[in-house]
Amino acid sequence: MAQIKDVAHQAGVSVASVSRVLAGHAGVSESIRQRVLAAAQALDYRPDLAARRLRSRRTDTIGLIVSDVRNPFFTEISRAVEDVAYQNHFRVILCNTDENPEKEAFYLDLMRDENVTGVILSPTLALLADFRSADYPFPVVLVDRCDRDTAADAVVLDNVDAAYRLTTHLIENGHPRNVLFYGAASATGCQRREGYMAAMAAHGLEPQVEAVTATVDHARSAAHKFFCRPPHPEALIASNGLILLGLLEALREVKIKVPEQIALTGFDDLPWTRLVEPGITVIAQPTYDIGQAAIELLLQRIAQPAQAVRRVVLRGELRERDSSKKRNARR
Amino acid sequence: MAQIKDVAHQAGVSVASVSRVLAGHAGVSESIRQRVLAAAQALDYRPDLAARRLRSRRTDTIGLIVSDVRNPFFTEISRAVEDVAYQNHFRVILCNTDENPEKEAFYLDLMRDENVTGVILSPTLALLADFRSADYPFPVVLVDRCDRDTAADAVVLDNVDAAYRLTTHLIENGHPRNVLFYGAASATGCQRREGYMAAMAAHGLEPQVEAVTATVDHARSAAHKFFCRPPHPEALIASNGLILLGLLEALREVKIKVPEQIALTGFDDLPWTRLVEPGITVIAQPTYDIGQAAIELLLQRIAQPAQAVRRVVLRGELRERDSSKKRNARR
DNA sequence: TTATATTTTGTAATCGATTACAAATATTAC
DNA sequence: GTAATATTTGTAATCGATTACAAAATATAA
Repeated sequence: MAQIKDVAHQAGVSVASVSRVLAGHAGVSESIRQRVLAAAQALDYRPDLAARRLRSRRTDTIGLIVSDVRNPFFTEISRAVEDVAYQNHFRVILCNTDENPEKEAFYLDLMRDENVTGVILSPTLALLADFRSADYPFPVVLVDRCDRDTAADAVVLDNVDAAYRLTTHLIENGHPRNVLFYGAASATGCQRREGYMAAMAAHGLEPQVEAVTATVDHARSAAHKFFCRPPHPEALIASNGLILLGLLEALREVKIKVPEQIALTGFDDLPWTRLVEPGITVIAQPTYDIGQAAIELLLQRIAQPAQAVRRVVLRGELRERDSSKKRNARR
Repeated sequence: MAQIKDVAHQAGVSVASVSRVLAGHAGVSESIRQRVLAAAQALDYRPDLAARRLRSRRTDTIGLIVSDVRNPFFTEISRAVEDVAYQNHFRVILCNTDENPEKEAFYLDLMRDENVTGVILSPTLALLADFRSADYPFPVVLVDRCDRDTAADAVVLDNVDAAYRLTTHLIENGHPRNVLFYGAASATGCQRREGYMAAMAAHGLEPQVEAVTATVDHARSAAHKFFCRPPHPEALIASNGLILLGLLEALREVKIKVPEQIALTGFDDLPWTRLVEPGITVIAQPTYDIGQAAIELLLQRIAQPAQAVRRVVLRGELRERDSSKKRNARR
């Protein structure tokens, strides 16, 4: 494996010149430039990244910490982050916390050890509580989850607004008695709950919420239990795609028909929501855009460490399908 | 940030002793051991990974190169790889090739630059052609794709067998005139084609195959065109989950009813395949297991660089659903 | 007790780049 | 043509660990 001194020797210059040429620094003559480039090419020289990182104290690596990359929302985020990262010559280290604050802390420590250039984080509720990016030795951009007063860069959906619109849609379509199943362990779930409450209040309706763990299995069993004690509501709202799937499975188990007996809606426009019969009305999140905005914000922050804290808020899109079809007021 | 000499000073020992204690090497007295541990704790010492990697020439990093992490098959693989990797104190660098040999080559070069300890790779057809792990400066384990004579560790599904069984299932359920839509750009697709051909031949039937690019959109438009020129076959087989989804969408567009007018089957037991009406008959792949087996094989290879090349072959499971319901022979 | 083998500990070289600083060279001003 | 300045180049220090080797301490054998 050729190293810098071999290139220097081959080109008949000093190692400093080689380094300068390869780093693209100014102030090096064209003749040396050419000789170095030729030599590097000839020897198939590749700089040793460990050595470079030790001396330069930069790793050009960014950490991506999410709850589970298998959640389609985060799958898409990951892809967006990697696309933009690699375009900018950064590596990505991917970590799954499973909403476990200990794993989260472990990975944040790991990020420090790796001396990453920055981190994109979807924090647990516990960590978000008094999160300040200033507490970390690297820039952090929050993604998907963020409180109103969090002192950190963030890219999020306007959850309150989206839940408000989804709930209003149900009410206006003749489903005033509806129930929200929300993931209580994430800030996102709580904000969607907030929007739901606001919409219900605005229409003078009694809200009803069920806190669940945001997994398909838990949502299904919780909903199953829920349906064992009538009366049944007129509509359901799921605060994310996993819960939505769990609800649908539970409805099938107890043979409650959508939309005849109950309307079903939720967040995340996953492929299956438009394939099932009836199609499910959802709030579509611009997931790739969210990931892209997050990494771009992080790169900006890296370039401008002192710039003011920024928040990017994206709007969800209501996709009306048959699962929330209009219905005449009952009774 | 405390460094090793600070710990050494605090503990009143040499840096060598600190390094030895922290690396867990034998031949260090219990008294020094304790003092070092206490000092490291007190100073919250974390070794600098760049320095360690430069000197030790080990990175404890593994590369995962797949076509697209958004393909649910690879999503699950990624998660399995990361789980096992982190349990063994390895980092994971994730790369998406989009089936593009140039991106693939770029990332393999990157892996060399990063001096990774090993790589898990789902190769493009082009790369697989004469792939030999001996050509790379790091151990490589292939995943999902591998030819019969490839000289490399690999973890794959028994594709020929699975396609054979799926095809036979269709034939035995009264669907002799069936068509395979397969991803021609991957070894997996080609092997599934092979199993399909074998099953058709075994029953003296005329095979019919359509090569497509393995994306939802392309499969949909290819199928759409296909259905514009009758006669229509009795059944369809998709060589993976993306193509399967594309076929279903096309069938809906041209309003061909499943299973009344046509049977639909394929690979990959994705959530939606059992949610749609009718449920889709599929070959379920043990995806998490495949990923887990791959990383475990890689770790073995790292520990035993000279061991014989191994291949792990897993069996797919046929999940019969209503989309391939039994039908009396026509005519 | 002394000589030898063994274990423990410390000193200093090393990994392979980047970069501060000094030296050499070229340019400009007078 | 000389002095002052700007530019280019090279030498050597540096990043922070690991580890080869030497030295010191301890254990074992005679």
